[in-house]
Amino acid sequence: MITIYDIARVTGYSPTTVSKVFNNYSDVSAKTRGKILDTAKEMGYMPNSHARTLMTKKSWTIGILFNESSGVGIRHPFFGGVLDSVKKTAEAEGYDLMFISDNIGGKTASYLEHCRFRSVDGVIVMLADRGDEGLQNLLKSDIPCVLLDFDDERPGCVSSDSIDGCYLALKHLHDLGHRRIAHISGGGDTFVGQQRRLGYEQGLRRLGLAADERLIVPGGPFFSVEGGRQAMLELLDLPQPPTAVLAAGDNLALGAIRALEERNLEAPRDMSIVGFDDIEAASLVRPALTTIRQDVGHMGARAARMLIGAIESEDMPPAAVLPVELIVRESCRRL
Amino acid sequence: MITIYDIARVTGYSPTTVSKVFNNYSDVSAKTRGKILDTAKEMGYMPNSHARTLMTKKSWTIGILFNESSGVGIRHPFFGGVLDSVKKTAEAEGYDLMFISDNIGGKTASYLEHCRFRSVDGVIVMLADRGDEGLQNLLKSDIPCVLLDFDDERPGCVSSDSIDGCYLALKHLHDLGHRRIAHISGGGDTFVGQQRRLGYEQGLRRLGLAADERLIVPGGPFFSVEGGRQAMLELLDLPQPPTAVLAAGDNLALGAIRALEERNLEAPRDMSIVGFDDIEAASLVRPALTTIRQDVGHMGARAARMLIGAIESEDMPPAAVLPVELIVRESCRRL
DNA sequence: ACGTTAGCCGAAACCCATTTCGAAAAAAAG
DNA sequence: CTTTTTTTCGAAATGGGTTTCGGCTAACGT
Repeated sequence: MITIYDIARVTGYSPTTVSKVFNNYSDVSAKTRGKILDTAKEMGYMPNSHARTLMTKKSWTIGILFNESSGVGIRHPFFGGVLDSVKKTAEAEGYDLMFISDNIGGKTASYLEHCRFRSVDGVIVMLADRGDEGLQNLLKSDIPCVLLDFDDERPGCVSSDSIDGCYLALKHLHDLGHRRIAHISGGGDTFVGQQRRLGYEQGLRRLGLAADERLIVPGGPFFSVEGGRQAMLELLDLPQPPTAVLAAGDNLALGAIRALEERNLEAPRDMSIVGFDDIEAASLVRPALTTIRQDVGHMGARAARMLIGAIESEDMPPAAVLPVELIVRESCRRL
Repeated sequence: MITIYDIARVTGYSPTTVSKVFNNYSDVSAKTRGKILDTAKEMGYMPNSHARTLMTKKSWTIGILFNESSGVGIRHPFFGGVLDSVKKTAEAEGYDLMFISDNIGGKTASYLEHCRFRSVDGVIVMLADRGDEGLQNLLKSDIPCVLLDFDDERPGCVSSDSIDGCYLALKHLHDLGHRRIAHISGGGDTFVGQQRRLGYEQGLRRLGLAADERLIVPGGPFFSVEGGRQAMLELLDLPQPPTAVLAAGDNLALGAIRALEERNLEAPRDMSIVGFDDIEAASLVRPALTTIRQDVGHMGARAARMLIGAIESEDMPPAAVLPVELIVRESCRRL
């Protein structure tokens, strides 16, 4: 490996001067600069990030944290999209991404310890288990953290506008003549689960529709197809079933459609369904799912920019709630 | 930040001794060990990975490389699954994951330079563009690299058994009475695209079926739904269309089904379809897709273990070709 | 001709750990 | 009670950079 000492030796200057060249110090003459730069390129010099970090306390590394306890993890298509845009945005600003886990060298460690060990400049929490003590300790630390779908007021949180999304969905159904609209809710302990349920309730009120407790059925903690199936079955067994369903996630909606098929019913003929997320499968399925699209690309980019802002200004920007969009496809019909 | 010097000061021992404790040197008495360990825990000591790496030349970091030029990237569900298992396996062995990009500090750099800059111990190339010169230079370097779906003979390559997968699919169709089976092929410059086409051709021969050049239609470079749709349309326009299609990817298969719908045809009634990959949507779609499942979890774990083996033994294990599995669902019928 | 000033450059300290090797102390051998 | 061996410890060098601060030279002003 070529070091600044090698370049110093070859050019006849001191390591100090070589270092200064790469750090754009002004007290180096143009001639010296040129000679050092030339030989550096010639010798294939590449700085050593570890040595640099050791000195500057800045690693140019952003930690990516998945609180895996929920068991969902990176697999969910939502995260692939977010991660992709986080990566692109961060890289453009000179930061690299590293996964933060709960162990170091194969031995259990806290997230905070891991962050300190690797001296990451900040962390993006993509999937947060609100009850996790390790996560809470990290948030209490001085390490800047941006969280996805964790809160809509706490500084450093980025979320999609679930409230508005639910309203858009309900409005759409209402416009189609539906008045009895059920909700298959997501995991009650997740922020989006809570938020979408809240959005459903507020949306009903705003549209002047009566609320009916029995029309809210939990679809299990994991936003899974199977959970949606079960919930739809319950709804169909109601004395007075709904004519439409707003599911808290596309997988739940897909499960609901599955349940309909089992009962020899069909969407949208017998039941209108709206999902949430717009995962890839939503447009592939028949009937194609009408759903609320989260802009994952925007979300990742925003999270990355927020974090970098916090890292470089020592001040965490306020929470961002991103707009969502109604994607009308085939799973709803006019009554 | 607490350093070994702080602990040395407090305990009265030298930094050397403190370091030795954490590195399990035998020349430290049990008493000393205990005292140092205690105060370390008390003070919340956490080693600094950068200082350590600087000295030992080992970063305990594995680079993850997506050759994004193809435009697919992390978004594809396949990678989410692989990445997940790579992460779990690597972490269990004490390695962390960092993404390798083609820039450093916001300025363009080669993959190799990035790897040296961060001194990663090895790299897993998840999506390789065979023509990329930067990638080739990385492979020529002394940094251990494991590649997914890149080759099936080169040491350090992990791939699913496309040949066998195609045979399984063809055999299934053959068993159902199909004799005229088409192939919608994937990007010709990708390894899996080539391999699956080869598997199709060999499979036909093995089953004693006649090959017909016109039955092989390229589905475009990106394994996309739209590409599959176009290809199916072409097949339908053939004077003598096939009765079944083996698509080189599930998305292609899904696109093919879409094309059938447009012509008021239906799978499996009018055309049997087999996909490849078993992405999430495959089981969600109607008709649910009969497909060849790649074990992404196994693939990631294998890749990680192979790389770590190479890192720690200086010797790259031979290529691994992983078995695949036929998943029979609803998209094929008996003729 | 002399004091100022600005422009360039480098010595040395520092960041935090690892590792070698020698020395001191303690234990074992004689 | 020496001598030898074993334990236990630490000084110092090392890794590759950054940053402060002081020194030297050349140009400038008068």
